[in-house]
Amino acid sequence: MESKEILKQHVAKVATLSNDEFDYFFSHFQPESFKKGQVIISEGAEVKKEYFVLSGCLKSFFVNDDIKMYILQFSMPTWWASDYAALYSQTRATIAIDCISDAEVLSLSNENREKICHELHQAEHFFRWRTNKGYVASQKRLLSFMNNDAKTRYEELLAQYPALYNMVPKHLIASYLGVSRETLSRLYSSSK
Amino acid sequence: MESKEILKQHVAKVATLSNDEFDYFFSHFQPESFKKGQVIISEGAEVKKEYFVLSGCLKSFFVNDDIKMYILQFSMPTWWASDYAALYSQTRATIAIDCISDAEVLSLSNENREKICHELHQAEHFFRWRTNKGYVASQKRLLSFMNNDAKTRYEELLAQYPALYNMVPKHLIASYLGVSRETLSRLYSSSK
DNA sequence: GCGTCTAGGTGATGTAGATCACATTCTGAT
DNA sequence: ATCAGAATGTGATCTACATCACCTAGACGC
Repeated sequence: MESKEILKQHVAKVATLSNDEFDYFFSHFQPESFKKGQVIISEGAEVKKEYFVLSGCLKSFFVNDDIKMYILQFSMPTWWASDYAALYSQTRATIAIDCISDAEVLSLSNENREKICHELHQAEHFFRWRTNKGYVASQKRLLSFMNNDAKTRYEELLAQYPALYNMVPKHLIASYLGVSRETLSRLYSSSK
Repeated sequence: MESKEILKQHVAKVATLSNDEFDYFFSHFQPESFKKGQVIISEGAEVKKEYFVLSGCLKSFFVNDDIKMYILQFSMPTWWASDYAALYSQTRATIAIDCISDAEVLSLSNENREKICHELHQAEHFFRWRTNKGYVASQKRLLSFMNNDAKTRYEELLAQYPALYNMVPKHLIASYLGVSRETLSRLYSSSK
């Protein structure tokens, strides 16, 4: 399916746009391709865009002073990714994004998002919905972190994204779960 | 300051509404008062509204099968609270909300929110902004959970909300930090 | 006044998971 | 084909924090 059609179906789930309106909406996006390992947003950089994933897989992550990495999100097709804190408040990136595999995305600049949100009520509606979904997911993950041990979180993740297990190196899964790669290794040798 | 004025100033920070428009916006809210300890949303209940805090302090929390409580958010004046997962998808509450102190709030039903978002583009804009802010805060908290130990999180919390220390019982602060009350007690006997 | 209840402090002990150390693939570049 | 560097597994130790047990000080009713 063509990239325009993918985005169209994604948006149509919550917003009502005529074909002309969608064409206009779509004209604010820009297709971009990245190679496996390529960095899209690096820590400390200016953040100007957000990204809608068409194919491949991105990761959003934070690296602390001890060079330990924590993954906030794996972004699969039809997911969005950016450092939203930096993007909205025009500060430097604290969260980095790069490509786990080759990836096709549609990028949308901060100005263009605000422009189409201003011009099209339904665009604003769509982005409210999308952000709300992210908010709810983030809260759920926070709760899981507080409530569950590593093994439970691991099983939760596999139940939700069975594809990740084969697609993503194990040490990245560990970084997402917030455990060391050694602990993760012991977890699934014990559970299967 | 009158409740209407509090909300007006809060909304005006991001949305441009004429006086008439704001009056209309405001007419969808309902003032409510609660006593200390009173439950606003209980687990398993239907969630029909969200709440804008005018005075006092609410807590949003989750209780697991072992009766352990985890606090997601303390809601101070001009903050919003609800179980947004349940509110948006019309499912039963998994997150409960009650009052740490006597509280005055403005409640907004799910239907009324969607109604004014539909009728007033600027209302939609406001709620997009507010949800984005919550999303960013939630991500930040998630990162802090993954990256920092209990003591660091405790100091972070005090730095951000010095008022909480005297306003809120210590065991609730422990539930927010995700540590046992015993550990919290040892933390601040060691740090001050 | 007295009893009961909740908040809070503190010691002793148990445990999930981190860290360190080293071995074993696997992958990619030359 | 060869070599270097990633990715992974596994044992030994260490540590932050939970849990349990008990104690004290206020708060609130009767």
